Amino acid sequence: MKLPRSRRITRRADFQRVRTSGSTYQGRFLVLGYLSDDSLSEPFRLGLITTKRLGGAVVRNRVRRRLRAIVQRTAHRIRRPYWVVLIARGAAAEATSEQLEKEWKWLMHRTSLTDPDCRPE
RNA sequence: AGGCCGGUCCGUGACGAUCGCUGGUCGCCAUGCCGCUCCGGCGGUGAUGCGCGGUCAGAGGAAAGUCCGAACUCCACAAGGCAGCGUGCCUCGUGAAAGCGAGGGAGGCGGAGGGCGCAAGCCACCGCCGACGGACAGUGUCGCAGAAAACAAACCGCCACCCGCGUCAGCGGGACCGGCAAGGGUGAAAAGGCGAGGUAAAAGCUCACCGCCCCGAGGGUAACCGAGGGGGCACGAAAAACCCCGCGCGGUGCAAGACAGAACAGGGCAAAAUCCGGGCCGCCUGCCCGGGUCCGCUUCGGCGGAAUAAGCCCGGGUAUUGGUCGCACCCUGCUCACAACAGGGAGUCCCGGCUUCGGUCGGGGCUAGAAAAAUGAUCGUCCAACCCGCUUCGGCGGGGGGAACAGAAUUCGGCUUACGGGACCGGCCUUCGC
Repeated sequence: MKLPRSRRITRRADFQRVRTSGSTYQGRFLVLGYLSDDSLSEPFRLGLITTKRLGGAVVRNRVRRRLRAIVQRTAHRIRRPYWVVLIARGAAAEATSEQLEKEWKWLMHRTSLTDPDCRPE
């Protein structure tokens, strides 16, 4: 699934709305914030947050690129229009792509972003 | 051969597959606009795009720190000064400037223990170091140790003094008043050194030599050197504490700056009492201009003025922390077209040649442009570091897994700092062979 800029969250106000009105779920490497919105024309919109706590620009770029690629591969499972914000925690800087993908699938399952019968492997 | 140090250069290895991101460009599609129309559409335009497809480009030597210098931007601007900041031996080269390079001067540290000398010290040699104007313009500072650390200073001492003993030399005790900076000890540093005279003991108190200070023939483009003469010596360190002196500097930084669109709601205090038209701004809730109105003057064309407020307070709205530009080389050929590719030009950097030092010629490299911030993710193969085994010491086989510092943010030139590995050059050390 493609992830052009238009499918990402870029406006400050959108981030704030997900934070104040949406729900969050914490994992080891990631924090998932999500907000259902049936008025969305897209299946979902994604925002990635990589704070300076992760490390320098190189580390943050790497984490962000990995997460984007993971979401690209798996996002077709999202069943309803959602605003999705992924915040990378400090441990994510050291995590492998495999670990991140596993956690992302687990988070999608726990928060019912995906269909209930689509279980993480 | 190995190790260490210094310098220069290269710098997330190469190839492929699948899936993606940002931008340019081309084609198609959709929307918009314009024209025609037999009202079905057709043609043009190429403005718009979460659209589809092709094609091309897409992180570094430091992109970093944001420390200098410039381009560019807006603001300010008679001239000078103050404050502030920067800078600091001399000459030459290079450069727009910062800076960089070469040579020289003075100074400091170390080595060897060479020459002269009784010694102090001086001379010569080799290697290294650097923010290198001024410490008699002024204010302040100098830990610990030590008696005393900058208008020097009596702890142990020395001498003199008083008492006793002794023929004398001297010895013991007292006193803590006087003289002394020679010796000891402390310290990074104890207020010139050394020898002699001198003295109660001493002291540049006096003298020679050395050092230091002043003047200085002469030499050198200059920093500076310095024959010779004079002075009994005054002047500790640090200017990277402040400071003083010379020289330089207007401020602002791409969130600069320019433009467009969109949106809303006013109220209060105070004050005053009219509308219309047009334009402008980025912040708006306004402003400006013109007309009409009123007043005065008039040479009857006009001219001048006044008011419709200014101001303050409380709110509200808009601009996506961001739209477009700034801002991301140009032209020609090939091609349906865009590219790749080829040729030419521009800018810039590097290398080399020539030079009348102004330049010029040849070759090579580079020309990314995001905005919650693209330049990637996954997999495979091969090849390095490293590990294991074998070895005829040349290598061979197996394992192994991309590793340091680090991510463009207007651009360019420097500086500084960080860094795994490789290549080359130079120096030193060790071992082996000849």
